[in-house]
Amino acid sequence: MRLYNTYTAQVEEFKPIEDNKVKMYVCGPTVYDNAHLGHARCYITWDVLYRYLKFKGYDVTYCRNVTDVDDKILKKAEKEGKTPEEVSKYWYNKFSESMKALNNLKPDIEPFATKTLGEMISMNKDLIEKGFAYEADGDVYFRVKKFPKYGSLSGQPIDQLESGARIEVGELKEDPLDFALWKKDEKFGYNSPWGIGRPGWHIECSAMSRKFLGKTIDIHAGGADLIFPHHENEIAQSECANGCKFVNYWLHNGFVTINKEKMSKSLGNFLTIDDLLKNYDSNTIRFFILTNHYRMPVEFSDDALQAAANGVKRMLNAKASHPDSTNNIDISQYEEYKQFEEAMDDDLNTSKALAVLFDLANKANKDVPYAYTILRKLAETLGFTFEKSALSEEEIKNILNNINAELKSNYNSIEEIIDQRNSARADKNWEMADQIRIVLDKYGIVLKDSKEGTIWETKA
RNA sequence: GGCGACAUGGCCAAGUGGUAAGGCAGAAGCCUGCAAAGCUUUUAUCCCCGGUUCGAAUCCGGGUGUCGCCUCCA
Repeated sequence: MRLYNTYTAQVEEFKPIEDNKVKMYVCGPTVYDNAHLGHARCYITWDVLYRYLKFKGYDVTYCRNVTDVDDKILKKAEKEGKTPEEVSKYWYNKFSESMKALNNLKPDIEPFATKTLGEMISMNKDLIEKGFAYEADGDVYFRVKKFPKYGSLSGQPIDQLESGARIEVGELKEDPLDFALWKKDEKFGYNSPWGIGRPGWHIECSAMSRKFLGKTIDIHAGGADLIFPHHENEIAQSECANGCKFVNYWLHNGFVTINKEKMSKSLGNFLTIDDLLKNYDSNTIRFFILTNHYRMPVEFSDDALQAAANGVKRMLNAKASHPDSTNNIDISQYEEYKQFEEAMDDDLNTSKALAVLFDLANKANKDVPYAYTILRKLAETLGFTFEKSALSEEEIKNILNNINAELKSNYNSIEEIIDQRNSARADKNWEMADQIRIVLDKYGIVLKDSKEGTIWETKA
């Protein structure tokens, strides 16, 4: 398969270090607030990569960190009169719920920064010993000028970076380009050879990646806004500390925009995943994300989400074939399966892959026997779920109460209503049959008549 | 100012040299008591200008427009 590598700025054939094994690291969230649609895009994108690599037969180790030591967390803790641990734990749980609701698989490893401090400290010590870093009054900084390749990932000439860099008040850098590996913090800090302090953000990922995946890994992914300075700094730290290549493939996803602007916390123009899930299901959000190539911007709008909802409905409504007829087929031999694989192998061309799924849905509806089996397998590879959330007894009871109130009736089940309506239809009492259907529809129950009988389903 | 991305039908979006996938929306037909779902049919010459080529949405040059990174950010 081929993937676009930000480092070389081209699409490359993917070859893992070890045959059949893939070590992938994704920069995870800083847990201090609700995740928004931008985060959803990022983690859905890499979830699809993870699923697809497994689909291809790779033994994948997927590591996604949790940044639980950060200024924003401390700020929030102080404001709310809580400990930083309480804040980060609360938001980590919220984040996990959102990921689950989006049907993202859990990474194999989810390390916490605060639980990996030892690795960070030892990495900083290495860097100081080798002359790539220096201590200054309880802070530790990285000497950017000692790493000639600095700027390679982002394609920035070093002199340009220099002109933009500046030293903040209270910082003791030798050079404006230098960045912090460790920051003195006597209030919330941890013990270290340099006194009480906190790790810099960049060293966290370098350390966690090394500890859990090794010095050189196959894939490192994240949002495109992390290219500079975060990933640039990670490369500098890791390669200087380890003396070897850090990452073979750098992958970055594009942003979600709203009114043509990047959706972000600082601009305040974001929609939280929680809020979105009130109106759209996870399949819809995933479809919306996957209709675009992962490196392109995606413009959010309710119209776009509604279109996605309609599209996904069509795909998942495909007529299921009789299981017996397809139990033992080798689906990988079918043309559509190969087309899907070809599309996904081409730098995750998900919109092309979706076109294959629509083709299969159409065939399934025309009773092509293998189509549904393949459709389902491939759609699930992209993380779509065919299981409809069944209504709880409580919900059905509520719906029945509403319907009975409106019809002045006394039905005990939806099936009973359908029977009643079908008797009316048999008597050609269309008025009554239609009234029942309209009232059911009003409370979210859609009826479908066919020669085989009448079935009901929920609207969403 | 530096670096980079994008510009395809009403909307979204594939396609990177050989006469434009797919989805949504719209229209017509079939099916249906009527619907819903489904099936069939149906709507483009690809921002502008110039060049290369037998041939370009696709390559090159020049415009115009939009966006991103260069500061925390998925």
